Amino acid sequence: MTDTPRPLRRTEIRQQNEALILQAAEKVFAEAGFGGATMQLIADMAGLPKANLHYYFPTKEDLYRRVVHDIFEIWLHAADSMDQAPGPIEGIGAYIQAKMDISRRHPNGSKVWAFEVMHRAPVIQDYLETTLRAWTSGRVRLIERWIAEGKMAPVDPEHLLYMLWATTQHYADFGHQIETLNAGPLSDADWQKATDSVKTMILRGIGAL
Amino acid sequence: MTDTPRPLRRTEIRQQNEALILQAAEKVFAEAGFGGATMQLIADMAGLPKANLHYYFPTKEDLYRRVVHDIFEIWLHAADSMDQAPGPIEGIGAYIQAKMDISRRHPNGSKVWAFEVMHRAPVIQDYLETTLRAWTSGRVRLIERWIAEGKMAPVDPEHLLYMLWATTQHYADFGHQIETLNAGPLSDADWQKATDSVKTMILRGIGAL
DNA sequence: CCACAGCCTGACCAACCGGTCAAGAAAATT
DNA sequence: AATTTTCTTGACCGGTTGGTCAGGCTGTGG
Repeated sequence: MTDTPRPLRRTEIRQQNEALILQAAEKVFAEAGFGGATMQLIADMAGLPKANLHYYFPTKEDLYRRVVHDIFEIWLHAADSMDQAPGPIEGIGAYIQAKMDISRRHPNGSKVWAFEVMHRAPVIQDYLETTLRAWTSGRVRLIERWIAEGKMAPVDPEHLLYMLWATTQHYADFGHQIETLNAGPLSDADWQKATDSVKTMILRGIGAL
Repeated sequence: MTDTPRPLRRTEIRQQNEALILQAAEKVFAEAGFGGATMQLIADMAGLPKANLHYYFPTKEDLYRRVVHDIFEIWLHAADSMDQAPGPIEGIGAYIQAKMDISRRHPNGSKVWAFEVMHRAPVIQDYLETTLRAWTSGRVRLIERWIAEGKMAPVDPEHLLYMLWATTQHYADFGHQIETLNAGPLSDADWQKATDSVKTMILRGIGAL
């Protein structure tokens, strides 16, 4: 049952342990926040001595910063499908699909992001002011073009984006509440139904259907 | 400049100090979560010695539980306007209005609730399973009736409720992100515009307009 | 085979945590 | 005025925290 005990290469060791630590850290930070998380708990979950964590990530904040950064990258790439779409039905529909998939597959990442923003973003304020702001204004122009072309109703683009973020991330951040009301984890069919519901209501809400 | 130094009555002292502590605690819990918050920080913000906090609230968890409970009460009453409405335009419109007002006036409360749910609701699980579940199934029936009466499109009632919660609470929970993108706090006009946008998109999204 | 650089970790530390307590101050009751 | 009850607080406690470090271990290049 044990893994192959063949000696690992240097680069493999580093990659494997960093991945192990990051995975455990994401979960612990998501469930306890930065202040509530402890290096000891992360170490236990990763199956490593605490001192080994500090070898790869000198401080707790370094580890946290890395976790948030990784999430932000995934999160940004979700919009790629939106850009070359001919109109809102394809573009926003694909964006909702991508964001719902992320909520399902990376719920902890979404929670860490939420924790960080609620904490007034002490370590990602620069992301918000540079990358996210640039990303947002680009999508605002795209939506304004669709409106000008008569492909959707004249809604406020920024509030539409907030609604997209809020609705899709809610299924990750408030997953526990939803599962409680649902009396159990969401099945494949449940996720399909959730995604369809969100798509239908929003696309009709912006007059694209 | 000092307040009237007239002697306070016993009941006044208790009420005033509890209110002071709860207000400070709400803010600290909202910005740091349960684990990240410290009794010392809450005490400093309330302008009281730490030992005095433990006189009114024996443990940190007692204080936290009280904060969450107070929020939940406010939050539940927001739905009163929904019940006697003749249809979704008035009912859901009023609910959105009430929830947006709460997001503006009690942003910290909303954040504490979010923290708690993300933390897998260790102290409010009973609320979720009893009060919230009962509340939800009541509104689901109301929405189903409106659909049966042809007053709105046949959307899934539960996912509509999730969308209402997600969209309105987003303006509290992610307020910092929104303010950063907005390059400053939201004005009266900004809040009005936000509320109108949410109302319009959702009401059209459910086929009520 | 050797020497070096990267990896591992038990033991340790100062700082801080939630919570306690005894002794005093202030208000209410008699 | 005396007594009792409630409120206030500095000092303190055991336990936990993030972080350090010396010294052993191991893969790698010469």
